[in-house]
Amino acid sequence: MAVHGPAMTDVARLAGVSHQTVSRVLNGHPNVREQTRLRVRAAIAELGYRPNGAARALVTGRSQVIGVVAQNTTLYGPASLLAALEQTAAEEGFAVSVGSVRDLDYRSISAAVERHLSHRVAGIVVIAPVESAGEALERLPKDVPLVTVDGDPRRPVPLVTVDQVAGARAATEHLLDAGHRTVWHVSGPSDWFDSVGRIEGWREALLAAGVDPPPLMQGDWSAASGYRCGQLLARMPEVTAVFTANDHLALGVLRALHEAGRRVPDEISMVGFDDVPEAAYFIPPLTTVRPDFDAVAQASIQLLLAQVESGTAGALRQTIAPSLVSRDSVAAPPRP
Amino acid sequence: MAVHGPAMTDVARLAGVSHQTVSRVLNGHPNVREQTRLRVRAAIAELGYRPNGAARALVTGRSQVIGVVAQNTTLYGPASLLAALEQTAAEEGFAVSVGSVRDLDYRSISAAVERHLSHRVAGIVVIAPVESAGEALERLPKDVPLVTVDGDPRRPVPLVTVDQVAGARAATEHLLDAGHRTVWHVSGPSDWFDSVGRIEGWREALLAAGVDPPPLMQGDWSAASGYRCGQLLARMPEVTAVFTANDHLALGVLRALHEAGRRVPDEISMVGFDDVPEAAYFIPPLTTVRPDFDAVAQASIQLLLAQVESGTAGALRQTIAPSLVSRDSVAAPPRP
DNA sequence: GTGCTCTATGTGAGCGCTAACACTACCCGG
DNA sequence: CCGGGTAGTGTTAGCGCTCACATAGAGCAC
Repeated sequence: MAVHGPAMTDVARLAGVSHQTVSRVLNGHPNVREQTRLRVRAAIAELGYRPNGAARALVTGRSQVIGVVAQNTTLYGPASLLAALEQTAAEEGFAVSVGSVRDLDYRSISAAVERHLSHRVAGIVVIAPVESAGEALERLPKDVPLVTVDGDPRRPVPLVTVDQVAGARAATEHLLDAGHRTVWHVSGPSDWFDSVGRIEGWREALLAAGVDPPPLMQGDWSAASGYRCGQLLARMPEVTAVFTANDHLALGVLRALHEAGRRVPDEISMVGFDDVPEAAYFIPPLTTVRPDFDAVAQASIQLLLAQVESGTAGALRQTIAPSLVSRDSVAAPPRP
Repeated sequence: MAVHGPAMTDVARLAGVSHQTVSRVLNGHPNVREQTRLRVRAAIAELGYRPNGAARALVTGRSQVIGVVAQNTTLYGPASLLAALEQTAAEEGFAVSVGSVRDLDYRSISAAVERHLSHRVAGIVVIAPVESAGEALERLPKDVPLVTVDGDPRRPVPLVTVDQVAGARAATEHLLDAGHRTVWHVSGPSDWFDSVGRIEGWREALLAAGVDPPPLMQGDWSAASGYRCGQLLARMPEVTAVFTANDHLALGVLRALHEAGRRVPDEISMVGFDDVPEAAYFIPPLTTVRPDFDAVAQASIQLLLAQVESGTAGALRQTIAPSLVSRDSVAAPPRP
């Protein structure tokens, strides 16, 4: 066990060349004769040689690994994003090391970043959806390529985000277009940028339509909190349209409305956000806003690798537009 | 950018000792004078020194990283497991590198394992819930600590699994205990061990109660497939109890029954599997079986580290019992 | 044939660390 | 007062690789 495999010199010996030539073949350098290249490849295959990433990382100062710092990777959004990041990174030849973290405060983020740095990762992606994370990021070492996802739009850090405002605006407009006088909103926690953006988009759409936004109902992303808000909404006969900040909130609201005997979409229309795979099988199937996690991941990795290669800490940002997925939870409001 | 931080010799110089003494302090060796230890720690703090994991990995032959190979990390089960693994590994001072993989065939798994090995991970956890993965695992290099999760119970590889059979048996018995004559089952894909185990537990419970199992309905974990099965079930008046292989299947069945006007639990009782966070907010709240992902993760890491330390490839296995979470989707069958 | 460029390959150093061993005090028993 | 432990520390080698440079040979112009 743990028998060390062959090293570059073993390959070199077998191929009858120097270790440097093997290195050149491995790294795709030019100026290696085709015949030599083939001999080296054959030797590599014969010995089952595997380059030692640690040695390479030691001498180059960085490994082919991207560190990701994330909080709650069990939630649908973060989990999808993480998977997409991993996929994209793999396509670029990078592995992904996850450092999940209980809280997104300075200490936790900093510790996770430290762990990544001590492994000499090539760059770090921080999924930083809350206020406290933003502060933490400004105090981090500046000398490492870093990209934030879903972070604070106001901070001068390379950032990739879903356009929450546009998504929420689309959702709200969709409900207004169906004929509703106004749209209620069940939001996520107020320290999440996602929440803030979705609230903003909802408000904007209402104001643009000349409607005064009704009071905000705040949840915490969970179906449980959606249920509690839903119980309140069910008691208010004037409510005919609800936009929830995610699909799980919608599920909770849906159940509360169901229990109260208020039918969706006949009496109340609903739109969610996230397009979780089950949303099409809610009762009724939920109209929702779908963020493109693959696009987010691709933009993030691209921004990160640009920094790695250029050696400059750019402060670019990129915004990914979400799309509305129309199902059966929206209808015209009932006649009074 | 990428300015190399201080190295061990810098710390040594500042503390007025040799680099080796610094190494000893870092690795908690005995035989370092308390006063020296403090001087070294002070120097480390002053310089902001961070040990270089790559250099350590190079000389020791392994890094403080655990590789995880997984397929569909967007599904609730795998995502939870991954998060739990990461958490547990972090507590033991290990980082987790994810290598997700499109298919669980030999080529894909082998490639992911290779990638991990070239980074000299300390060990590998493979989440291998399907048949094809099992075959792949037997052809892998034997000289690296490896643990499978949710893998093939018949293969001689260290394995940690949720006790699918017991969980399914509990679910089925719960329905029988409520007075149902028989229990129908909507399963997952037949090449998943999870599915197979859940089918087996369901069958066992029925046979033990002297009931002939009704025909199996096979889904693919998705709410969509649950919906299709649900439409069939709704048309059969003799169906009064359904056990689905996961909660999302249950969601689909629930909607099909709802559309057909068959009430749950009044006419039909249901039990799911997984206890996704939203299950409590289905209509009605779903009784389900909860696997303990934390326990699985802990057992896996423990088994893995035992191999790392002992240097032997043990073939232990560990089974984690799930628990039934009772909600409102089960009732006595209707009087005929 | 001399001097040049260009390609293909080899040589040596060193990345930052740990392991093995060497060394220096100092204490102890006889 | 000397042999022999035992704490505390230093010295050296080398893990497997890449980088910078050295070298060798081929091709070509004059």
